Formats: sequence, C-alpha cells, structure tokens
Amino acid sequence: MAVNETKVARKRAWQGAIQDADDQFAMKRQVVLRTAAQIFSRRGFHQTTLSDIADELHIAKPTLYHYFKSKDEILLEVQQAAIQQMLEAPVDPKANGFEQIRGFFHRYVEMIVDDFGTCLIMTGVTPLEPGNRSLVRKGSKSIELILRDMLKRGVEDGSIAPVDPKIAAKFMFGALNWIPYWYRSDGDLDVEGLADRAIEFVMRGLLKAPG
Amino acid sequence: MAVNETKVARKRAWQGAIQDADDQFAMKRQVVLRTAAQIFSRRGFHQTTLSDIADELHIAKPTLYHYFKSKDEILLEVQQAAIQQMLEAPVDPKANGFEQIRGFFHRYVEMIVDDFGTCLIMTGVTPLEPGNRSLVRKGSKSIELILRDMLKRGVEDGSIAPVDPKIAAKFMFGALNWIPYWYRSDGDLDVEGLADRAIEFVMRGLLKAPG
Amino acid sequence: MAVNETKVARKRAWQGAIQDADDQFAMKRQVVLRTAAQIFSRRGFHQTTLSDIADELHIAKPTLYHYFKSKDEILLEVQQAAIQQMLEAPVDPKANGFEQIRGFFHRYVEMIVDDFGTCLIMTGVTPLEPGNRSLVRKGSKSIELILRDMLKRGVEDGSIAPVDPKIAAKFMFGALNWIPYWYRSDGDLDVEGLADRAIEFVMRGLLKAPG
Amino acid sequence: MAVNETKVARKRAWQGAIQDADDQFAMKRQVVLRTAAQIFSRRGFHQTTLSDIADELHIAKPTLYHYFKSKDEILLEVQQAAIQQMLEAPVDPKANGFEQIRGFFHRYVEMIVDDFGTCLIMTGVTPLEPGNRSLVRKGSKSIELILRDMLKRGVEDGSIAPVDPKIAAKFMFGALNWIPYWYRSDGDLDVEGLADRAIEFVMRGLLKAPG
DNA sequence: CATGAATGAGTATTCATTCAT
DNA sequence: GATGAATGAATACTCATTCAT
Repeated sequence: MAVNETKVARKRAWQGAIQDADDQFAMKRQVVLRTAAQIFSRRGFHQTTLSDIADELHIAKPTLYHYFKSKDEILLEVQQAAIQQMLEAPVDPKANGFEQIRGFFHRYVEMIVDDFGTCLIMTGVTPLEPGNRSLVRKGSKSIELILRDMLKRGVEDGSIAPVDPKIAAKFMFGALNWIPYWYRSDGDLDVEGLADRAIEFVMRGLLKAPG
Repeated sequence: MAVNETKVARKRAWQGAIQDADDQFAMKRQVVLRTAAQIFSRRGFHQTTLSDIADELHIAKPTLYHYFKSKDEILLEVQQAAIQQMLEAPVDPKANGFEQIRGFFHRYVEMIVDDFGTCLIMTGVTPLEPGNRSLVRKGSKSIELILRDMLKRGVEDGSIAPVDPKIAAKFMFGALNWIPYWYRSDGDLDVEGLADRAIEFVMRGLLKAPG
Repeated sequence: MAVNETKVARKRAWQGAIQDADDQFAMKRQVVLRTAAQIFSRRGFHQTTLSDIADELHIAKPTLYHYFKSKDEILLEVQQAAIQQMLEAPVDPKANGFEQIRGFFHRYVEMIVDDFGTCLIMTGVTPLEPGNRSLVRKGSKSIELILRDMLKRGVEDGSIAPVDPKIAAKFMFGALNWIPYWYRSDGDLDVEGLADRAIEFVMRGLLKAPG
Repeated sequence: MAVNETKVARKRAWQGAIQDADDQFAMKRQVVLRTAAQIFSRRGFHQTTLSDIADELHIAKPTLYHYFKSKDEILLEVQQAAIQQMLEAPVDPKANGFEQIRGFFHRYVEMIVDDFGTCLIMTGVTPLEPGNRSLVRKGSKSIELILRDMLKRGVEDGSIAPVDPKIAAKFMFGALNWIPYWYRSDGDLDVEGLADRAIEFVMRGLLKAPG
C-alpha cells in the first residue's frame, strides 16, 4: 500500500516518464532536458529560473544538480542534442543535389519543431558562456556546411539553378529557422506537410508556372 | 578655458552627437536608444546592464532615468522605432503586387540591418513585460499584414504565382529576419545588393531557368 | 574470484587499514577521524566537505553517517582525541617542576605534530557548535592547568625562575601551538629535537650565557 | 528638522563614525573593515555572513558591494592593513639587535591586539582564495624576515645569545601570535605591559637569575 | 540635469543531512 | 553496512531602480 503510494508519487514527481530501468539516470536527464527546453523556449533562458524547471517536474531545485552541473550546461545539452540529431542523420550519397536537399529539409523541419530544436533557435546561443557558445556555433556551422555541399552538388549535377551556395543557404536557413516562431503542430498543417511547403517555397518561390 | 574644456567634455560624454539645441532632450534619447540597441543585439537584453549602456555613453547609470523610465521602456522604444519605420513607409498604390513586394523588401532589408531593426529581431519580444510585448507583437503583425496584402494583390493581378499568402509571408519573413544573424554591412555585399538577392531568392528559389 | 576481488576492493576502499575483526567498526571510525583531521588542517573545516573526506576514503558520503552523526561530531572527536592524549599522559610526581615541564613539553610536541593535535590547533574551536565548543575548551583548560601547576611547583622548588604561572603558560603554549604552522616532520629536525629546542627556548630565551 | 533627523539617522547608520568630509568613501571603507575584522575574529570567516556585517553597521547587505567587490576582498584588506602597519614601522638603524627586537615586539603587540591584527591571526589565510592567500603569506614572510635580521644582528653584536634565527623567530612569533587567543585589553595588563612581559619572556624564559 | 549612494528583490549554487533500497 | 537519490536551508552576489544632493 504505502509502497504503491510511493511508486505512484515517484511517477507523478517525474511526470510519469520514468519507468523501472537501470538507465533511469539517463532517462531522468532527458526528461529534465526536454522540460527545460520547453520552458526556455516559452519564457526565454534568463526568465526561466531553476525553480520553474524543478516545479514543473515536481522535484526540488537542488535535485537538478544531480543531473547537471549548472543551468548553462542544461541549455548546452539541449542545443547539442538538436544539433546532434542533424549531424547524425544519414545522407543518401547516390541522390542528386536536389533530392539530398529535400531529405535535409524534412529532417531539419522535424528537428526544429521538436523541443530541442525550437530551443536551439528561440533561445539562441547568446545566453551560453563563451566556451559553450563556441561549441554550439561550431555544430551549427557543420550543419550549414552540409547544406552548402548539397547546394554545390545540385548546381553541378544540374538539379537546381546555379546559385551562390553560401547566400542561398543563409536564406534557406532563415526560412526554416523562423518556423518555431509561427508554426503550431496542433494546427492544420502537419510536420510532413510543413516540410513539403518549405521545399516548395525554396524551389519555386513566387515564380509563376511557365506558360 | 575651463568652460570650453567642460563643453568639450560634455560632447565627448554624449559621443559628440549632441549639439546646442532645444531638442537636445530628444536627441539624447535617440543616442541612448541607438547605443542600447547595439549592445542589446550583441550581448542580449539580460546580459546587458544599464551600467554597460551608461559606460558606453560616458554617463552615470541614474542619468538614463531622465530619459527612460525603465530598461524595459528602452527596449520597447527601440523596437517600436524599427516597426514605425516600416509602417510609415509609403506603398505605391498603382504598382502591381510583385512591384510592391520588391519595394517592401528593399525597405525591410534597410530597416533590419539598422541597429533598431537588428535589435527587434535578435532580442525578440520575450524580454519585454507582457503589456509591451503585446504592443510590439501588434506592430509586427501589422507589418506582416502589409506583406500579405501585397501577396494577395500579386496573386490576383497575376504578377506572382498563386501562393498561400499566410504561409508564403512566413517563409519570406524568415529569410529576411535571419539576415542580422549573418550579414555584415562591411563585407562585399551592400544593403542594396542584399535586398536584390533576397528578392531574387524568394522569386526564383532554386528553380532552374526554363529550357 | 569475484569474491576476492571484492575483498581487495574493500581493503583499498578503507585505505587498507581495516582487517577482519570484530572491532572493525571502531577501527573504521579511527580511519575516518585521522583522514578528516588531515583534510581539516590542510583546507580548513568549512572548506572541507564531507564528500572530500568520503572521496579520500573511497567510500560514499552517507556512509560517514554510520560512524558519526554529523560533521561537527567528527571534528569534536578529533579534538577530544588530541586532548585526551595529553590528559592521560602520566606525570612523574617525584620530579621537580622543571623536570615535569620538560616531560610535558615532549608529550605536548608529540601530540601537536600528530594529525589530531595539529587539527586541534589549526582548525580551532570556532567551527564547533556551542555545546561542543565548550567541551573542547574545558579540555584545553585542563591541559593548561596542568602546566600551570608544574610552573607553580617549579617556582616553589626553585627549579625555575619566579614567574607568573598564568602569563608564562600563555606564552609557552603560544610558542608550542604555533609549531603546526611551520614545522614539517620530514625536514632536518625530528620531533624529539623539536621538543628539545622548545625547552631550550622557554628556558633560556635569548639570554646570553653569563660571563 | 527633517534634515536633522536624516543626518542623525545617517550617523547612526554608520555607527556615528562618519563625519562630513570629502573622503567619506575612504572612511566608510575603514569602518566596514574594522567592523568586519571584529566579527570575523569572533565568529570566524565562514560563520560570518555579509548580513551580519551589514546589520552591525545598520546598512543593507548590497551596500557593502559599493565598497568592496567580495567578501574575500574584505578579509584581504583587513589582513593587508595589519601587515602594512608592521612593514611601515620604522626601525632604528643605529640600535643594536636586542634593542631593535624590543621595538619590534612593542609594535607587533600593538598591531596584534588591534582588530586587524587579531583578525589576521584568528581567521588565518585559509579562507582566502589562493591568489589573495599568497599575497598575505608574502607579507607575513616579510615581517618574519625583519625579525630574523634583527636576531642575526643581535647575535653578531653580542646583544643576545647565539641562537638559530629561523627557529628562534618561529617560537617568538608563536608566543606573540597566541596573544589574541587569551589577552583582553580591558583587564589588568595594558598593551604596553603586555609587550614588556613578552620581551621579558623571550629574553629570560624560565631561567633563574644567576646567583 | 546629473549623480553617488543606497537598497529590495531575486537567483544560481553549495552542502550537510535524510531515506528508501 | 552501504549508497544513490533527494532536499531544506543557507548565502554570496547582481542589478534595476530610487533618492538626496
């Protein structure tokens, strides 16, 4: 009885996300990260106190320090997770430039509408301490280079127009990175559809169909 | 002698921007706003202290309170100034949709590479207290509606493809709003050229020239 | 195999000091005390965390609570041990004052260069909670009274000069208690020699040999 | 009226120690230092909170940060002040070693019964952050070297016995540094007398008068 | 108008201690 | 007996803001 009550209380305390498992530690870390990411995105990093996060998780503030050594580290890991998700994604080496870009867009949209990706964009790297800021910037740069390479490939294989990969990539990331500011996943447009729209936009823009 | 020295010191104190005039007050306010906008953009709102701003201006911290009643008000006015610049800009009522959009882009790019516009984007509205946040959001919405109307007009007069104005506007603002994160006005590309590239991008995207 | 490994690990965990025995508990307590005394002396009581002590012993922090009920108690027992060592030492009732003092010095120096005595002096009683502080102070007072009695005896039996026992004792303890701040037992001077020097100093001071 | 009340309140707030003066800032700093030194000595550095100091001065806690940038800096300056007092003291170059030592003792006793000197001894350097700790240690070493030189001189000019200056200095400082632990300036013995007793002790020790 | 001085409110972080396993 | 997890309590420090001059 008392035991069950305790277990139930435990589950509530961690938002029911923690199952019996040996890797509880890693899982709890993830729950903290996701919760923090959501609150950071909504209120901003500096307007979010560690109490906010702890309260949301129904745990005490110092408990967070069992899992992370500082508030900064929490944000860092959130953003690294988003970046990692992109860097780990496989690219079809046989596809042409355009097809690769389409795949990239789908993955990027998926990443960016997720809690971690949204936080990467909406919180930005400014709140991070210099060292960590560099780390995240380096990761973002890597992602950018992936798209640039696809653009180069597309230009060469003729699957897209002969654009300047650097500038084109900037505009494309702009269009994509703005998504968290307006897109709501509970609306008419699902993530899949959103990615399609994005592709369509960067491909055709406002140009009238020929003829 | 001593008097002259004082005057010289005074000028230095306000970065030399203040002339003898009755509207010194208004001008000093502007200098504060511009300085604050720059620092906010660079370091972020919460990482910028009023001392940072005062130091940059070679004045004392409480002096800022002669011109603004709070830190929040400073950010508000910075962002309102950027928005105002767009809302006041004239639109050619005789031009077709596409031409209107082109004009809009030029004005928007000009606005957004300026200190105030950059701060509007890079700081965002999250730091503002709720009331002021709504004000700025309302202003941004107005700007958005202007572009949407132009898109509608363009679709109707056939000068652009039949896009969904809401979605298209979002992607377009995304591409534009990302500019402060990468564009440096001291590089190869001048503001005029930047606007042209932006137009080009949203018109053609990556589409190959027909034939 | 696994069993043996565990045992070996256990031994390492307690620094190899614990043998199979029924009095393991008491021995482990001693090891904790000595380790704590060393760290307290080096870093200070408040700069030493229970984790520091536990880490040094390769045990977990809460394990310490099996042996002591609080950090304060650890310090208390360290200091009591040092004091006890002095209070238990036998005094030759037949010796004259000077000879008793010489014996006292030898014992006191031995005590004070030891981990416990060093901690008694270098940490002091300030960190202790009031009740415990009184206990230690009372013990220190007892030691002081022992020396005072010897001084009185020496004055009476003519083996030393007619000094004020109270003041003389203070200066003597000062000279002795400062030892932990400068003496290193791995240098040229061994503990025995150190005690001799101390005796010599308090006996002759800087006075030139007559003639 | 109201003005007077204010002034009175001000005086009370700074314990009446602040007079009208241009160097109020420096004076207030001194008052903070002295107050802090007293409380540090009584309760220990870590058991003293900034609130304790502020409360004693009837000011608010953050006000302390107008005068010092950290708690550590307060302790540092207290200890530096004590050391400075000794380093600045003039030494009679024509006096023999013994006479120099006697002067040194008088100055040292005066220093050490003062708030700053007492804090230097009773708090010690352990609480200081490493950089500051080195600074104070260096200062203490300088003082020690002064006494050693006097001892050498005394040995050479024959005014004292042929002692090892290093060891003798250690014992002498011990006797002196222990003073704050027992001496109360409101007792029978005044500071002057205390210094005389100290001299007497280190000169003759317990040695019986010849004959 | 300008500012040195002062402060209230707030926040990240530390750590001794408890407890369920 | 041993420990990972959790937490209450405490504290240094920051900063926007006020006020007397």
